[in-house]
Amino acid sequence: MELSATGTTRRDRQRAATVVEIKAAARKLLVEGGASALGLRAVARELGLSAPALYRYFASHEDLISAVIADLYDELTATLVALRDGDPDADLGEKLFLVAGGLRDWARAHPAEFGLLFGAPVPNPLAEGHDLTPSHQAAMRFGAVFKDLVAQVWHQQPFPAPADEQLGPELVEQLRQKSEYFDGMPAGAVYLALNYWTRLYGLICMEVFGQLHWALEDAGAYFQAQIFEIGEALGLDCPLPE
Amino acid sequence: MELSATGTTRRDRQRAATVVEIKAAARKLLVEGGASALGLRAVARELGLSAPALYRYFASHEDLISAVIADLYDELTATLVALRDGDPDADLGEKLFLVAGGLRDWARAHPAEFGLLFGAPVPNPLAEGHDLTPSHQAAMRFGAVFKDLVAQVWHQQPFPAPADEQLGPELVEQLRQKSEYFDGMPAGAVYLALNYWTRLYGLICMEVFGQLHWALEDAGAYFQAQIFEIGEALGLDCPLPE
DNA sequence: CGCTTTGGTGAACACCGTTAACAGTTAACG
DNA sequence: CGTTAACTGTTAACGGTGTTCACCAAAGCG
Repeated sequence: MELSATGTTRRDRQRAATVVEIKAAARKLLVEGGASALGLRAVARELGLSAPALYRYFASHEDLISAVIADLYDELTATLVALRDGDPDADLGEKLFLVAGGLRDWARAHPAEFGLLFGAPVPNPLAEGHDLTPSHQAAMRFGAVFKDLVAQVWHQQPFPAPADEQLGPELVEQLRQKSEYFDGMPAGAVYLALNYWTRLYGLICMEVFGQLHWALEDAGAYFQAQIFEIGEALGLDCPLPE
Repeated sequence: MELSATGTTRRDRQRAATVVEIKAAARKLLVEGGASALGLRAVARELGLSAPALYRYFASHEDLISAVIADLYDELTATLVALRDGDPDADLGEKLFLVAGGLRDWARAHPAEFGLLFGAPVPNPLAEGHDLTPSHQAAMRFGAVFKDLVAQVWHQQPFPAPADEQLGPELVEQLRQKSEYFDGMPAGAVYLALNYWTRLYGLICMEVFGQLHWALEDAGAYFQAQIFEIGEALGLDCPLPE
């Protein structure tokens, strides 16, 4: 088994190229026709292949979609990281606002992709090897962008967090288990970090899924106000709108 | 064309009964096998009919699902109304907590149904006759349960709402358009009502869709803390946990 | 009674995900 | 080098889906 300088044979490289071709075609169909257009046969048709040929690269239709999801997570993560590191003069608070707004912008620009990532229920989150799934790991890398930023904000200038007595022992117990993951933040601070994420998620989901149209035709101003409100809870100074 | 005492012919009554049967079968399949089990042929098989027979009652598979969604909204609304009116001694704040918790309980007990109602993007919310859709009207009746409660809380004891200057003119303009729907509440109060709903929605969606498992294995305590926090913003006195 | 409407059927179409059997190309190995 | 195995693609087929069509029996109604 002779290996080239890159450690891969020629076939391996061609195979990898085909894999990215397949995922690109799937991505194109997803953008153009929504999640329902992501058929296995449609993907094959897109690149002039027969449907069974795709089974040489993905074990099933679900596996293909899962791979696309992982790629989308990584792409979204890269977008947010670029936003976070784009302005070297921005302080942590500004970075947090940039990233939150960037997530909303991405979701609005790619509603089908966003729905694929966050809209559908996670299949079986308590299966055995679920943590090893590529899409799950990509999701964790994505979430870490927010987690890291909030943790940095905390370690730079601890924000006033609710006391353990206000949260109740049961909740404090669960939050404390995540203290290590949150770089040693106490329960109250982890609570606020979770609060940041759940509210951000809820806002964007409602807007992208059209669940807010009855109340607001343009949710942008409401989103800004909410993000500022959440930021204040993290001790960030938020400019008043206008 | 002779009409019976009820204003319907015998055929009409039998037809209506069949419609109910169809939706009941669809509901059963939904509960047992999730949203993907809601096949048109599967429903027909469930009641010993041929697939084309269903087209005498629903114009398409999508129409059938839409009818099921409307029924689910009504069922959920009835559950919440029963909770709201169940305890005659409960004040408005307690009713609000009961209804919020009832929504979470229903979502956890019927995850497939909840996903059908709130998980998938609303198809085309800006189509012409979309507001006349039965499922949309049922969704509005559902939302009105929360809207009415918050409005009653406001009119009984106005809670401290953010001033217009804090929200910005653009947002205030949009909120004021909904003032009439919210029984004359000012922009700041409508903002808090929206805040209540978006946070409640986000919390339950994340929990039911398994998007919170990485942080909390049992989101109950976190939900309670959040609901109390939101209730405080509405001037309700919330008992500390434990 | 005759006629129309209604509710059902089976056949068929086009699509889907998936598997099996097969053929051509390419890499690996004695 | 030749042989052999692995890889990559094909077509055919199975069972499934939503949907349409032509047809038929029964119910309702003048």
